[in-house]
Amino acid sequence: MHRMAAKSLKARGGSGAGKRRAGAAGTGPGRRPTISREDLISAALGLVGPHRSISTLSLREIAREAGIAPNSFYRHFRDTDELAIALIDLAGRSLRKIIGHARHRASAERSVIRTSLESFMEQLGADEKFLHILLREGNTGSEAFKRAVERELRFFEDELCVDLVRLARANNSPIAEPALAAKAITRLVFAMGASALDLPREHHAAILEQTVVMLRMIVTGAQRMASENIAAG
Amino acid sequence: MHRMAAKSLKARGGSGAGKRRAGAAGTGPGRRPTISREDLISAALGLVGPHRSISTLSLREIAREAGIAPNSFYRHFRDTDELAIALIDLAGRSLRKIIGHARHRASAERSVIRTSLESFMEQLGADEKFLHILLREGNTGSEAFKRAVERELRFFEDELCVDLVRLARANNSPIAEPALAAKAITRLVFAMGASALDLPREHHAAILEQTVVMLRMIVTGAQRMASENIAAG
DNA sequence: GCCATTTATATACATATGTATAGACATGTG
DNA sequence: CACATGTCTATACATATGTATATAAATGGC
Repeated sequence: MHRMAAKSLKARGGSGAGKRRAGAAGTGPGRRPTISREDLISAALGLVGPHRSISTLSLREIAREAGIAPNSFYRHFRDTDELAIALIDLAGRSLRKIIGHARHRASAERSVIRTSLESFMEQLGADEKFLHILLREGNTGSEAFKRAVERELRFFEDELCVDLVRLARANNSPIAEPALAAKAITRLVFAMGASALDLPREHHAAILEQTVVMLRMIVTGAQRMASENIAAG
Repeated sequence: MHRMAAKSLKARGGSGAGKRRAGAAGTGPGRRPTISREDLISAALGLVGPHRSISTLSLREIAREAGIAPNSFYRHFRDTDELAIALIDLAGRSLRKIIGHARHRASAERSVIRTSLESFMEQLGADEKFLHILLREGNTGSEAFKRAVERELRFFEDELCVDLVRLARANNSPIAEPALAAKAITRLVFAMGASALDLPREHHAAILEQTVVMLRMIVTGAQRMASENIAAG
């Protein structure tokens, strides 16, 4: 992906790419595909790690890892950036599902937040590649890639904002600026998660507790600010 | 820097590198260096940007940018990772100086934090490359590189913690867990700064205000939690 | 000027990259 | 079976990379 960012800024129109996509599998004459987009994404996932950012993967090494000739790559993705963006989408979807389950399991006052955070940390410790990439690769890469990451963060902020508003109402304890509080929480959790990635597993529980305290500060502060606003208004 | 991370993990001992360093300039026979470490760092700075992470720069393109033959690079740095680490050190030092000045200029209650944040945002808007790199490149790269970035973050946390404790005492308004509050603030400011990088300059004032509100939540919450602890204790 | 030293360059090597073109292979349909 | 189609591979090309070796160039001391 060298110079890939500069390339991806030259818009070429997506029409040709759509037509050449390997999408007619199973519905007519022609060889069946032996490899899918998902196989290529898995190959890329097998290559990224703490010291290999997705933006440093070359098309040829992904193809090699997937067991295909380099030129076959183009039948599935326009370039490696497109694969990276597809991967971020998948990662966000996966994490959203996990956090969604955690939200359903929560029942007590602050437990939505705590159980979400616990699920998050579990995934972190489970060596869940999707989550690792989301946490690590948010700030570099092509414009489109960064937008994809930002979009995932926004999903979490929006969901958390809804939760905060609902909790405030349920407890008759309003909070100031729920959208900002949600944004602060989300960004902080992602930052703490990214730091935790480089620490041994034994430290994860401590990071979780630290993060819980931080989140409590934000929520408590937002509640206090709301009651000050009411008193002042 | 392809595979540079894997290379940097194979410790080779720094002794040889120290001996071969271009350090005897001006004190004996021998050609004078025509280029310095700082020139190479400046060349690298000229190449990084929103879509070119430092970890993607090759030795040859840095040398080209600096106007030297590739092999001369080795007289100044062992490899590109060593340059990257030196750059992070420089960036941290530069930012620490700027924030230090802001701290000296502050006089009122919360103004240490606000003026520091304003200085931070000014630097952001001034296209200060050092700051951009610190914000963007914290989570990928070699172990040594990530440690260098983490070290810079720690410096800011420690300074802010001192400020928070001092403010709490001056106002007779204790705060709970000042170290955690400082960590939350630092991580959040860096995350918000990184997001701001990809937005037009007109949005920076809005991001600053959002960040101020978030920081107020944390401080207010920490104060509330401290008074609750006192009440419970 | 000669010499030792230090720095920089040129050249070479092996290997890696993305992409284009031509051909091979696998599949379903008539 | 022949054919059209869709997918994959092999080969080629131009260019890029990091690093090794030999040589050139610049400098100060004698």
